[in-house]
Amino acid sequence: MAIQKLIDHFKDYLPLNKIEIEDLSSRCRPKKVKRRQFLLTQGEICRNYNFVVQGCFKMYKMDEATKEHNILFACENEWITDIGSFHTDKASELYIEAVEPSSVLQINKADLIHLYKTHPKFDRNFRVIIENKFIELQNRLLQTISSSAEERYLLFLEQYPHLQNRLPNTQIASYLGITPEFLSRIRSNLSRR
Amino acid sequence: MAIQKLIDHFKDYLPLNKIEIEDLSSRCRPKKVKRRQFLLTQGEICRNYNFVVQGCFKMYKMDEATKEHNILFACENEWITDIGSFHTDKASELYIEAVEPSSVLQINKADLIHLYKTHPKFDRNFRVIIENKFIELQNRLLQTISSSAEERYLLFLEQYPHLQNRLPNTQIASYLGITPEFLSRIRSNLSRR
DNA sequence: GGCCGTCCTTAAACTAGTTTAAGACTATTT
DNA sequence: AAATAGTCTTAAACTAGTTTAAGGACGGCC
Repeated sequence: MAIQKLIDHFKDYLPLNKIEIEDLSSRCRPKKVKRRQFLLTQGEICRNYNFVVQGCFKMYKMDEATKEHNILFACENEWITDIGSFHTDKASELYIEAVEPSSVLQINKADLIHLYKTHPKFDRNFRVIIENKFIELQNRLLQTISSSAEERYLLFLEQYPHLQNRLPNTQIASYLGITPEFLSRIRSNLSRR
Repeated sequence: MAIQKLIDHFKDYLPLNKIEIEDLSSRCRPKKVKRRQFLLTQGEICRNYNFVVQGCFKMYKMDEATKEHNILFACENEWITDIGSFHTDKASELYIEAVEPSSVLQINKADLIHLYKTHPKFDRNFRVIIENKFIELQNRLLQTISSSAEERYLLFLEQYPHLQNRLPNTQIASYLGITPEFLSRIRSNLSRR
């Protein structure tokens, strides 16, 4: 069952007791998502926290309706949502799109707030989850600011070895903030040495 | 008193009751920080959350011991800390340095954990504080990835009008991820139009 | 008052990364 | 099985941003 993956996920934090599990289960809605289908599009308000049970998603911003700028990828056992839009109820600038056939568990704001209020453990667990997301994002910003494209590519390979073969180079280039053509040059330079 | 600023700060979240205020007060250590003095240097473990009572700090990474890359600035009523290092107990890659004579309230990990355990409200409040920091950081990453240096400079002016006159251009350039010389060119191009 | 360090600007030479274009190769759809 | 759409690579022309260098301006300190 999908929900079991989520319950196991919380074992990495403060594990849930029976009451919490029941309450959580009743508030999570499973959803199948086809390749190229969206969980969020620009202009919408992000209504859900999405826990990836299977598959892989990208979250990105569109530039003048031409270029995608990937902010992050999320695979199995990761959360993906536009935290900004979710918490402020403002229209999102972002897209969340499945890059593989996927399935997620969705929880909306009212239900999440109910969980926070009823079981303080969720406050704690989501605080830690967001802390970890924050750390990830800060590292990404540091790399973006202070490394060359080639260095960033090598760091990407180190940090996400499982994504290297799962994603087309166009998507990796978009994550690195360069063109696919330049990524191609980097790759050929590296293999030549 | 410095602590009053922090108590007022929490009024933007779930306001604290008397017991919480007392417990918090007894665990916050006030500290004066001179211009150019550090709250954190690369290689250290970040032991404190710092609440800025007065002044202004920059958090940055050093590149080959030459270039500073500013990640963020924090002024009055903001928190500044290397969340990654603080929570993982790993050596930080970052520096936190006062750009003006400043004063902060410091709270260490043991005390923060005590507050989390004793008063669930702190779990909630710090979750929301970190969510907001996360949103800020994500916006910064989006801008860095998808905008030109000139666009980023204009956005910086919009978002931090109070910092424009408080910081030398070298620091702003470092935040934008460009050289001071190029910032100078951008400024002269803008004023020419 | 004079000196030193930091800061700001301008400009010329350079480099990292983009754009455009074209050909080959690989999946997906019909 | 053919058609179509997406992907990867290479290369030449280009542009955004860096480097190096030099001169002038401001503020703090002895």
